[in-house]
Amino acid sequence: MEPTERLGKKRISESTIHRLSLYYRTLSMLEKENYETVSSKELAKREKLTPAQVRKDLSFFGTFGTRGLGYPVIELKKQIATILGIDRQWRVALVGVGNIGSALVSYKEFSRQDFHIVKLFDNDQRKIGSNHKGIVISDIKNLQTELQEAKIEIVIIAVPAAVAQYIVDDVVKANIKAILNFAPVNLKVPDDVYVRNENMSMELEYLSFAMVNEHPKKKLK
Amino acid sequence: MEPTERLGKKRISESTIHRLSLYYRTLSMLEKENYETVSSKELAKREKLTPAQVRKDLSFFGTFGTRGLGYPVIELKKQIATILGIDRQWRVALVGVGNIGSALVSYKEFSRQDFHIVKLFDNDQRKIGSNHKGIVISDIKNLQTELQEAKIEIVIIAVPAAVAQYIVDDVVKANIKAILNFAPVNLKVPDDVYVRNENMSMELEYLSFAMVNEHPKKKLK
DNA sequence: ATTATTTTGTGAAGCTTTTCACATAAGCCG
DNA sequence: CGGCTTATGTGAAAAGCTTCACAAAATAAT
Repeated sequence: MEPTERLGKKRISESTIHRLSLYYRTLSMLEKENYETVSSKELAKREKLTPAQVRKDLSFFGTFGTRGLGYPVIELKKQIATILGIDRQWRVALVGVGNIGSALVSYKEFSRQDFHIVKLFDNDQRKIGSNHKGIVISDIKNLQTELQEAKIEIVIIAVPAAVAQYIVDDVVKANIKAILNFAPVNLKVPDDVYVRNENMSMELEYLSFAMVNEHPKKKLK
Repeated sequence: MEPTERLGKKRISESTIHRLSLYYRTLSMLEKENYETVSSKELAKREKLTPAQVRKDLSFFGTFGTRGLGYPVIELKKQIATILGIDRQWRVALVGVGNIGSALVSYKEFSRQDFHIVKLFDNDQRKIGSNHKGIVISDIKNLQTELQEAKIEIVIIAVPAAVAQYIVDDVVKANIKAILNFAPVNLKVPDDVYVRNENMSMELEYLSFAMVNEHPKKKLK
C-alpha cells in the first residue's frame, strides 16, 4: 500500500523563499493602494519576474487564487506571512554595537516585520551599561546566560571577523538555532543551527564585475 | 568556415560571481596564513562548497592551477581580483547619510577592496555642509552635476523607499551605470544600468521560514 | 443560458547549474 | 627513470529551477 502523497518536508528553493519576501513587500504596497485582488501578471511586473514564476512559487504552499480573478491581496499577504513565519514576534539579540550594529537597531524593515531587537551586547566598557535607543547594552561576558534568560530566538552578529567565531560558539551554547551573520567569515556551527550570511561588499563586487565585463543581464520578457 | 570557438560574452551565473567573492576572501586569509598553494578541496572546505564546484567556477575564466599541487594563493587572488574588476579603484558616492548610510561610510570591507566613497549626499539641511568622516555632505539638489564633476562610477542608495525612485532618476541622468540599492523597493532604470538590491530583512525572513518549517538544509558532503 | 474572456494551477519541456568521474599532468621518492 | 600519489580540468550525467502551454474554473456579457 503506497501512500498517495507524502506531504512532508520537501525542500523549497532558497530563491522561492526570497521571492516570497518580495511578494510580501509588494502586497503591502498594493494593500496601501487599495487593491482588492492582484493577478500573477501584475505581481510579476512589479518585481520583474514572470507570471508563471509567481504562480509556481505560490503553488508550492497551496492554492490562494481565484481563476479569472487573481489573488486576494490582504488574504494572500496574510498567508505569506504565515508561511514565512512573520505572523508572530521574534525575539532578537544583536551582538556588536558598532557601525553596522547600531544602524541595524534602528532599521525600520526589521521592526516593521516583527523582528524585535530586545538585547544588545558589546565588549567595549564605555558602551556597556549605556542606553542605546532604549536598550541597555550588556556585557558580552554574560552572553550565554542573558540570551537564555531573555528567551532570544535569533542572534545577529555584527562584530569584527576575527572574534565572530568565539561569539558564535557562545551563542550556540545558549541553544540559539538561528544566526544572521554580518562578519565576513564562514562560521562553524552544528547541523541544527541555521546561519545566513549578509555580505554587503559582494553586491558591490558583482557591480564591479558586471561593468568590467559588460556582463549581459539575464533575459527578462 | 566556422570559427572554432566564439569567446564572446557567455553569461556567467550570478552564483559563480558570488563564489568568486568568497574565494577572494578566503585567499586573502590563506595569504595571511602564509600558504603558498591551496587545493580546490581546501578552498571548498573553507566556504562549505564542493571541490568540483570550485574547479568549475575557476575553469570559466582560465586555468590557474597545477595538477598534483593546487592553486598558487597569491597569483590566484590576483587573477580573481582582475576578473571581478577589484584590481582598481572605484569612485563611489553614497546618497542618504542616515542609519545605514553612515554605517556604510565606515564599512571596512568596502575600503579594503578599493571601493572609495568619495561623495556623500543628503537632503537634511542640518547635515548638508557638515563633515562626516572626512567627507563634506553635499546637497542632494546638486546630485546630477556633482556626480559628474566627481567622476563617480557607482552610487549607493540608502534613502527611504518613498524617495528612492526620484533619486535614481537623477542618478541615471548623471550617466551612472551601477547602483547598489538599500531601499526596499524595485527601482526602474534603463537597460544599460546595473542595479543590485541589498535587502537585509530578507535573510532574517529566511531564518524565520527555516525555523517555522524545520526546513532541511541543502545537502553538503 | 450560452459564449467569450480572464487568469489560475500544474504537468511537462526546456534550460541552467551542480556533481560525477576520469583522463591528464605534475611532483615526489627511491 | 619509473611507478605512485596528488589534484587539476572538463565532458557528460544528474539534479534543480524556470518557463511553457493548456485544461479548468470563475466571472462578465449578451
